[in-house]
Amino acid sequence: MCDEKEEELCECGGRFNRFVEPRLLLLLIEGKSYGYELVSRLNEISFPGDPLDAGNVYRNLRRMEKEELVESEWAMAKSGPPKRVYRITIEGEDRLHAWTFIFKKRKEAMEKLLENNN
Amino acid sequence: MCDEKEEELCECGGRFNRFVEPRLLLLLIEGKSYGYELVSRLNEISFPGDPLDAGNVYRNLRRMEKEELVESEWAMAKSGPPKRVYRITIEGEDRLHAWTFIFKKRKEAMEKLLENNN
DNA sequence: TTAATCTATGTGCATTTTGTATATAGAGAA
DNA sequence: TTCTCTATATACAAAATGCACATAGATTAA
Repeated sequence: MCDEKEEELCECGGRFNRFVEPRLLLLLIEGKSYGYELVSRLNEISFPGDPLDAGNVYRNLRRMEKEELVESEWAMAKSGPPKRVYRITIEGEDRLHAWTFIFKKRKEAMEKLLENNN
Repeated sequence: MCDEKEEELCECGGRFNRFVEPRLLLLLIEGKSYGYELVSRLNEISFPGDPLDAGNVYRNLRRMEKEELVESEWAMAKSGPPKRVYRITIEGEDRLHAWTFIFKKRKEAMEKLLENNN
């Protein structure tokens, strides 16, 4: 008994981790990567108790490729199964800029209001 | 002819307006309000070509009340139909703080990376 | 050499969330 | 009486997500 694992849940009610797109773009602007690695990197910068689903990431990457935000090609590794390696496109960088702008505006609006209400 | 209305579309691919919750909390921390008014205020601070759906707002408000982020009561107006007036709860304020923290972290991470990649 | 594990990508299915349209209804204006 | 504005809400389809599972190459352990 007692597999008491202090579940630290994300305080935003699990309504943040769906933001897969900007977080993937954020990682991919650093350089090429592939699904499996992106999942673990995303979960590193995620919140405990609210991990990202791998399938969700894979599906988002395929969607983003359809929308031409990223491009992919297969890379045969020396060890292990082949990886589908993604890189961000110009359109993807533009999208990330749009996200940044939006996040910034929203954050400022929040801070401004919270200043007067705390 | 020529009802040429320059459709300025949201550049984040319409993937931002789903953030109904923090935006509603943001408005409600200013004071009580009701669905119909919140819709128009949200659309004022929204992006052209990417308006918020009224039904979505109403449904989010009902969900948020279930989660005890807001409370509501009917207000019979002198004119027009009755309004369901919402106010934010302590839990709602906590949730908004969580959102602010998260937005801030994400924005900073984005800015940091974009600094080095522009 | 077989089983188990790790890496890696992906799908199936049920649930949740969203978009679009529509229903309902009071009140005021034409 | 009809039209519009205010106001809330649902029906139904489409999209996104969560969870489980399938597939498969490569490595490690028994």
